Amino acid sequence: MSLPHFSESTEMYLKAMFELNSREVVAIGRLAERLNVTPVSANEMVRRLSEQGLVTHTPYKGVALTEKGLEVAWNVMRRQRLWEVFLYKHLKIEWSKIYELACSLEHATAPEVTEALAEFLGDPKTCPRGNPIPAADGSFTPLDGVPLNAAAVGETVRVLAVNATSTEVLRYLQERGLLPGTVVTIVDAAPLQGPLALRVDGREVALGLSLAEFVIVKSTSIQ
Amino acid sequence: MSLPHFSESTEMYLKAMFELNSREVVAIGRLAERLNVTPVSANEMVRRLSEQGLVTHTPYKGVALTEKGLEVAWNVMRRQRLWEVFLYKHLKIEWSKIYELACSLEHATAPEVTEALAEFLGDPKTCPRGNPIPAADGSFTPLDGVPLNAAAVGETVRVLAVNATSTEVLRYLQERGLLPGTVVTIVDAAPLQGPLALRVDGREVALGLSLAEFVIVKSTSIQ
DNA sequence: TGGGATAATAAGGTCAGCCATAAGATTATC
DNA sequence: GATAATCTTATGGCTGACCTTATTATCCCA
Repeated sequence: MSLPHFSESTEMYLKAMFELNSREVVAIGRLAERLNVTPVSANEMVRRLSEQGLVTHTPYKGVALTEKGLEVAWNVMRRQRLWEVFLYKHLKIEWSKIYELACSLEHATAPEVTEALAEFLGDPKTCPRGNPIPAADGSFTPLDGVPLNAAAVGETVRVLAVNATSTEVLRYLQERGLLPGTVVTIVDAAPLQGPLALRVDGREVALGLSLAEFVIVKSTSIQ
Repeated sequence: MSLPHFSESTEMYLKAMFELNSREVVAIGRLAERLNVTPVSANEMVRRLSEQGLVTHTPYKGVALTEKGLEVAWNVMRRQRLWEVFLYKHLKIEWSKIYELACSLEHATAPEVTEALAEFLGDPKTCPRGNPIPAADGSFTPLDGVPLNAAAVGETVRVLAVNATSTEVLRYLQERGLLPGTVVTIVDAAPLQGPLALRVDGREVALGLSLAEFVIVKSTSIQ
């Protein structure tokens, strides 16, 4: 362990890259979008990150995490998701807000606190949004699921995780019952990139494709 | 409530001012020392703070918190000390380290989290270093004690709180048993600002005056 | 093969929070 | 009342992380 200290900004870039495309190349434009900065700023920052050996940048192709960068990203995510568990389970904070609140805490958390927190929480394996929590030894098992918009019409699936980060989006999905564990049937998909028609807990729900992307699901064996 | 958001630096200055001299004028030199910045930098920052109405600065006299500044300082201390309780009681982190670790967390804590944390902890009234935790309504009862170096030779006192902030100093005091609740007898005071000779838990302890300043004590009624 | 979208680079600017150095102003002390 | 210590102000500089505007390079697709 004993990674050097990285700035909040550095941690956010690395985490965003991981969340966007764990091990593959990410277009700088996507990264900039995610982080709410201009592409020019993201470009500058990527240069700084690659000088530190945290990412590799192939011009006109995109940027990817190095081993070192991946380790930092995992570490940040571990902190973030452990805090999410604490905020949700122990502080009873509203589900849609925990990502944002945990995000602030993650950058202020020393390794010592991270590990003590993990122990206090009983070494949880997933966060309340359903995402796996990287282990202390760096091991990390990605989810075995697909975005809801990639599932077939007629299929009945179970929500594994919700990958959204903005409180607004999380609240919207929560209001429609799209929480980890929920069983969802894809009733119909409107043409021309129109919304999906879903049955969630016996309720009819329409969901835009870009929102459906955030919902990671797995086919249920039965039906 | 609903204070606007202040920078980490702003919060640190206000907290330092409170810790140095709650409601009275603080020399900018002392402030600079405490915050490990040059007096020139502290001067600049004080100008910024007074422009925001958080402090009043009387040139060549010192700087004092306004009502608004005091409110922010209380708020920061509330967050800090609540985290101290959590780190110590629930995460079992070493006593001497909690101040420093809680200090990072305090600036990343939303009001919502602060209040949920307070409830989770059962609304504690003091932090593990013995200092009172400001209440959510802004009320704050200062300690009724004096620094150990101000107590009389021969007196037997009880440690109310330890006001030190550096991990190093806290560890030093901890090793000598000077924790909140401990009963201490002042055996002797060496001349020429020499160390105090103390009896702590039946043990002879020598303590320099500048360290003794951090230890807030109250006379025990008996003896 | 030519465009349109996307990406990179360059130049210059902002802002917070620090730094150093140096020159005055004030206060406290002998 | 002189002097030392402290404080204030001025000037200029730095860094990280952002911004805008503008130009150039590359990719991909029709």
